[in-house]
Amino acid sequence: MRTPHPTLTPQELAIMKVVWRREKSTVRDVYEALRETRQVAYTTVMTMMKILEEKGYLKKTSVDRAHLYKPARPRQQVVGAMVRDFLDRVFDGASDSLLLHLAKDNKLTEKQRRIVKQIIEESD
Amino acid sequence: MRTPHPTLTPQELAIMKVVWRREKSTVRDVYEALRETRQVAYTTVMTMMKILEEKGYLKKTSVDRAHLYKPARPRQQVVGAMVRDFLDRVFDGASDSLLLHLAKDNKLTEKQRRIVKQIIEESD
DNA sequence: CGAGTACTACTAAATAGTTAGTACTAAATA
DNA sequence: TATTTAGTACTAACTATTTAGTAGTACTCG
Repeated sequence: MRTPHPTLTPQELAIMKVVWRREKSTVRDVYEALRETRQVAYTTVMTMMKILEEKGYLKKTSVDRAHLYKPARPRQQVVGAMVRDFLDRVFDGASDSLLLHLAKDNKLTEKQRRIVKQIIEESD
Repeated sequence: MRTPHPTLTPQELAIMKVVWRREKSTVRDVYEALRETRQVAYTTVMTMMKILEEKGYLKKTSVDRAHLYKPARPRQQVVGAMVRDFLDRVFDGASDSLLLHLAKDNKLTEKQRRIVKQIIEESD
């Protein structure tokens, strides 16, 4: 049988990124933030946030009529788990290999790239 | 609507890893390699490899009665695209942030961790 | 040659992930 | 107070991903 995603799925992550940035968020807050990037229905965001609550990524409190959501886990921790998952799945846990790719990636500065290469050479 | 995975899905990756390692593979080769890790049906592997061929990740040639598959793209290129996708999706393209997580990850040696931290400090 | 074997093509279907509609409730407002 | 507004809960459904069965074909071996 198919195994569920061990960390955050793409759309779940998109929502969590908004919530982490804002600290506290209503569905409307997140809805409007997402709308700036892409077209999405209010109820879609609501459904996703409910799922995130069930999965333990969001905590819900009721304020006035609306639910107020807050992150249940810190960004660092969750993203850290995503990095580990990616590392294991793609590189069998070998950080060196990932570093090598980052070194080739032109999103690093020339200086960063040079030093990362150095790390890899030293680990042989 | 849900967007298809821009790179390789988890199970597609598992198969490609076998094919890249072996250079040339029949369905049976991959089937037996996967079997060492997990239970899977022969026809499942066949279906997945057909999909990978349609997506342009595998090239098929017929040898004797069986199909012989070879990678259509080098590992480095495909994995590189996966790294970029992950970087964009999780870190909005900020390599520094990913490096910071690798630095905290205890899969790096102490020495590697120290130097990665240095990179990050220098990029400020 | 006939039975078994190994393979493919086609088909089916379950699960995960994503998207959104509809009905209902409570508050604000005219 | 009647209507509009803003929110939720429940439900529906689609697409992607994964898994595998069945039927058919060609080859091999006794």
